[in-house]
Amino acid sequence: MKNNNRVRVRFAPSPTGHLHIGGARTALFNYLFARNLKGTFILRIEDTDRERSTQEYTDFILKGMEWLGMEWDEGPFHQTERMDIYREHVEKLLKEGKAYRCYCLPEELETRRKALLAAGKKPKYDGKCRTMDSGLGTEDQKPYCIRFKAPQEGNLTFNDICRGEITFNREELDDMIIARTDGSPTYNFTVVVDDVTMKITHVIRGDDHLNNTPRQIQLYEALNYPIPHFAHLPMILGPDKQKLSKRHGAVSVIEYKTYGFLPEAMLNYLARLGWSHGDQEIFTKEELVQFFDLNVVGKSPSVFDIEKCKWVNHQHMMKLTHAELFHATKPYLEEMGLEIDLEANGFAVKAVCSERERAKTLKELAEISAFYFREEPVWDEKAVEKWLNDEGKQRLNALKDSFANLKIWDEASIQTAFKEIQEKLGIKKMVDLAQPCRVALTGTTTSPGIFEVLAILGKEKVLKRFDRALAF
RNA sequence: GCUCCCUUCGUCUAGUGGCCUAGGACGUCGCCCUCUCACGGCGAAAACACGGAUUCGAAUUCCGUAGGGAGCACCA
Repeated sequence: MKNNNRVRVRFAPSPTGHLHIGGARTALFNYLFARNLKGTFILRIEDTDRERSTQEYTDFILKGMEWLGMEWDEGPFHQTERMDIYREHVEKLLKEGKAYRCYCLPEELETRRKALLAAGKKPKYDGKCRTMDSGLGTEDQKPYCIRFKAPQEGNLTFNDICRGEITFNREELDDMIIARTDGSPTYNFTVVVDDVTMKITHVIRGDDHLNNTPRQIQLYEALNYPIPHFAHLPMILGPDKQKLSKRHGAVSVIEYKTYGFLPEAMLNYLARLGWSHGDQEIFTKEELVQFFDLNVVGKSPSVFDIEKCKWVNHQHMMKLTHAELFHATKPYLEEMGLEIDLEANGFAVKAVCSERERAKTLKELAEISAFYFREEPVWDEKAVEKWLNDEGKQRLNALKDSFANLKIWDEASIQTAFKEIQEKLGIKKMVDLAQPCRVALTGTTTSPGIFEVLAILGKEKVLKRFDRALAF
């Protein structure tokens, strides 16, 4: 009974594509809203379009949801398994004279639509069969679909949580088809029936559905069901302010996993698109749940900015413990063909984490810390040319001799030995000794602090790499 | 074409009639730190789409204009 006034929301994707950025954000706002108010979050797969819906896409969507950690409380329900419920409701409307059979052929409809459009009018159904249908009892052999008899009088106003009051003239709404010739129900009808039977209290969805809302409200009215609250979320656009699509790069949310984004970071970034909480930029999932408020959601569309998304990701990476960060990065190292020996974990954790300020994604982190794990570094030609010349090698040799005799191998001792050599060779700027060493160890001119790299790598590997570099 | 919606720095946003010489963040640029690259610190450039009206006072209210988006399917 306590649950009676608890909110119930749903995310209802159609499995005709991957879970994309926009869909994920819609799901997230539903999820946050439900968790914030201790309500119920339902997952519903809208697969009435059998032509385009596939099991594969359903699986992708489920995987995306799981990766982002948006666990649902009920479902996933499939509309294809609920056909009887829709049929019952169509019958009910038919019986009550609120729907009728339409014998117009698709081709006729199309030509009439075009004529209307050409005349500068809104291409709505002209209502030809509205009064023709004899109702029940006509055993007509001609194929027909079923249309909803949309009331044409007066205005229809609803209060959108994000947009405020929105008014439509009922005249604008035509008699939409609720069941196709083959008897299958159409979208606007199934959503209403589903939302009603699943006792959805708040319909939170993309604002591409804003125009569908009045027609759906008319259905609620005809069915004599309570009307839920609506919240229409602004869209997410590409950098060119056009709808996000493949040419903007990754659209499917799961792709961001392969790029090395943390799910919490994605959640964080997505939540900040159209929503804010003061000046705070970085949120844990718990904070998002705690602070989320639908009333704060903006009205205008937002552009997906991959640079900021990366920055948010970096912030979340920095919040992880060293062990957590290592385990998150390990799969990306393995993807590069690098076997990380568990025995060497102490070394590996330090190695990976030594680069954490330098990487915005786990993948980047794997790439720049890979040199620790390779037998031989990948040589950067320019770096080798510049720093492993005769002079550089001479310095390297001196370092090598000194390091070979070092008893204690830690950052402090290494640094002392290093400074001694620098002084002995009369090298004024440390960079002139550090860079040959760095290139010899990493193959490149950029890395964590040289003493840190030296210490992490260990004496044996260091000397081996020096030899290799000296052989150039 | 018709209907509905939207409009603050390049981008995400704060702002609900005086606290706004419009705040924060990403990005950009400069300086500092410095063994490289980062991180970090400091600083800079950068916006109320336009025009009216209401008001002592408007980013904030109202009306137009312009621009953008969505819908108008036997797709969802």
